[in-house]
Amino acid sequence: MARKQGSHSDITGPKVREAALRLIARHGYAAVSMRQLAAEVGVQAGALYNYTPDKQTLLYDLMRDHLVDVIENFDKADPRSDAQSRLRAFVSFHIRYHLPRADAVFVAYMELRNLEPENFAAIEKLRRAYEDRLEAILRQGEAEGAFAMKDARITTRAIIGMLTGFFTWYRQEGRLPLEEVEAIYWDLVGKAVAR
Amino acid sequence: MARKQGSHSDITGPKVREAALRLIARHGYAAVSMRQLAAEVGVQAGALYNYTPDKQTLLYDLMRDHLVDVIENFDKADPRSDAQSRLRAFVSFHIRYHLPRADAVFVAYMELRNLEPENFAAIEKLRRAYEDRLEAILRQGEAEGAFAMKDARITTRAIIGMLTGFFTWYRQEGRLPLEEVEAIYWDLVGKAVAR
DNA sequence: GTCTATATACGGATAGAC
DNA sequence: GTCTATCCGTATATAGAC
Repeated sequence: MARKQGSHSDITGPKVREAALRLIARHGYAAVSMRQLAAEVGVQAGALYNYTPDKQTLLYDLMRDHLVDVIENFDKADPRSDAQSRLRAFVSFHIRYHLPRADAVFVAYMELRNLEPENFAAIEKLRRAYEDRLEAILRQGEAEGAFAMKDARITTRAIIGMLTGFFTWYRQEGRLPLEEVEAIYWDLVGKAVAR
Repeated sequence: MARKQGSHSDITGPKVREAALRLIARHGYAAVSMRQLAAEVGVQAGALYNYTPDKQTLLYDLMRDHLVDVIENFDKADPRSDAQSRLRAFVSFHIRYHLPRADAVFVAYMELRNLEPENFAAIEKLRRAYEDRLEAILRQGEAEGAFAMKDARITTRAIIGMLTGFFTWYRQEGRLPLEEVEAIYWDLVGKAVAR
């Protein structure tokens, strides 16, 4: 039976995070009120402060946890072999990991402006760490003679922009199966850096 | 001598638009107050309502005018010849036109969520019109046998994402001269769609 | 852990004087 | 066209009861 009051820490905690991601992705951090979030979760606004000291920290935690997970899971997926295989794995991982996490991707990407300076610096460091993994693959490919490009850093950004743009611009897309999206992007990326 | 009161329609109008683009690009539409905008312009909040009926219309007008200008200027720059030349011209135009207009690009790209439904539909139509120009070039290239790709629509989005990502993510970049940025992106795009 | 109630500040927008 | 003053709604965050 549904209780109207009482302790629900283990249930409410995840619900707060899920609802926050969904609402912020849809409306933007500044446009979502704590009251609105509370209503979505099914509690009163005051109860949210059992789960975060303030709204800013909630945003920061969502973004940080997402990026930490991305990096951690990429490192597990990285074959650490030749550059061609690693780049293929990067593209595959990026698409497969992000596609079911569109809200988190969107928030981590669009809400940088709303982070306070210290939080911004920390998030940028994480984002940079992920980008650096791609850049290292591209440079390995150059050294191996497998890839050729004018500027590895800009190419890194271009590839990430290309891959991520799909999820941020066209979140409603469902017409293509995952395998096809992956094949299309791998075709583009592989050719773009080919010798 | 600076007047503290009086008519400044021709001066204040552009200042409102410039300040709004700058502030919204930096902090986000929802986070910028009319009072803050007025302070940036150097007037009181009430005076802004001589230039826009409300905040939402101001955002819509900024986005619409930007996109209309983009399309109009691209159509002037389009050589309307072979697909290879047209794609080259598209990349060049896109970079050269957007680079000095980073605030407008950023706003038109990031603030879609904050448009009311009718305004959103109108802006999406304009964005789509620009994308369709690139897609037409890609399809022409396929027909001419100059390009090969798995899916022209997704490739269109990927290219625009790649190109635009540069301005949205890394607005502080100044290390590379325009010609070099253009060359790097043309290299990537040209190779990605090559046969 | 959640509730109700509230302190305190700021938001968009308008009225009327100059 | 801009100003000052203000209406009225909503914001974040906290206090204290249960």
